[in-house]
Amino acid sequence: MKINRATDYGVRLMVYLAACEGRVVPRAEIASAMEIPPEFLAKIAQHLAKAGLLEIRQGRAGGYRLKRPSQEITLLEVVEALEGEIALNLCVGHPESCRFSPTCKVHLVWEAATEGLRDLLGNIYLANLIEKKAKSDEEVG
Amino acid sequence: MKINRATDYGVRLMVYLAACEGRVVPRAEIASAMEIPPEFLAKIAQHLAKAGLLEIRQGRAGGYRLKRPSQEITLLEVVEALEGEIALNLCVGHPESCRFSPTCKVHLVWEAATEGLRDLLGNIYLANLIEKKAKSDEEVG
DNA sequence: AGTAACTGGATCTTTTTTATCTTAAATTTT
DNA sequence: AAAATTTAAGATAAAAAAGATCCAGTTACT
Ligand code: SF4
Ligand code: SF4
Repeated sequence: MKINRATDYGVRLMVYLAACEGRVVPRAEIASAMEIPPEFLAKIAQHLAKAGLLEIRQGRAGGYRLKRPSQEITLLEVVEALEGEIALNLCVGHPESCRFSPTCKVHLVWEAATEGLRDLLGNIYLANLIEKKAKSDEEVG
Repeated sequence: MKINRATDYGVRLMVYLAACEGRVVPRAEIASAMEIPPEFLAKIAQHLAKAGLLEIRQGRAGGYRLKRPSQEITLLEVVEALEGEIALNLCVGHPESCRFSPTCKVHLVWEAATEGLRDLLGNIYLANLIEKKAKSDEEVG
């Protein structure tokens, strides 16, 4: 009933990149700042890259960067890239996995709950999740 | 991000009992009707009994029975009896587990999502989940 | 007493999660 | 071109959780 550690790490990564505004950020920096085991972070980034959410630059000044603007990437996309499509029970999205599903009222509840959750996450964008720095920086200037 | 098999089994058990209207139902009957491994069902029932959701009758005509009316037991209670309090991420309910939680906006999202889910499940009662039989299909013909 | 039914703890297997290691490839700098 | 730096990709491994089963013991009906 919980997301994986990898998923949380992935979200941290994406939010961090969103805050970096298109800069190519080396893995070691992210790993250290977000407290993610570096090798594990590599795996997670690879998944997210395959899902088209971030871009990997290899070589000497390599690192990671968002592939799309942070205003256009939802939390749902990030989570589902790492967990697969969200489903709160086996039978959600796979009614054939349980022979009771055609008449099971609980099935409908799990489907509704899943949809509710996906809706919520689908309406939150990385841009909404960046920790704004102290106002003095931008507004008072 | 999914409930356990044990939790689904537990819900099946509770809904089945709700449909049995206070009768003491032997484990074997439930196991067979709901397709649950009997020994595993025993363990699940023991948990639910400790949580005060059902009553176990030992001895010769033993079995299980709801402890409270099905109109008063929510799905949330059943699920949380088996999974512990629902939390979609580690940091939900345990902000101290992550040093970012005080400023992390994602944290707030997971808390909101968790609350939404608990709300939904908390408003569904076992009585709502019983498959109503057609008028006289108990006796075929 | 005899039998049917569940308990409670231990055990066991499988799967999933989390993490790391290793060899290779890519890119920049020299 | 060579060297230095950084990630790729697949294999591996350790740890934890899930799923299931076993068995000696207890309870209650007849
Ligand atoms: S909720 Fe109903 S349909 Fe889904 S797995 Fe459980 S019993 Fe089957
Ligand atoms: S959501 Fe934020 S607070 Fe919660 S674990 Fe992830 S980083 Fe930490």
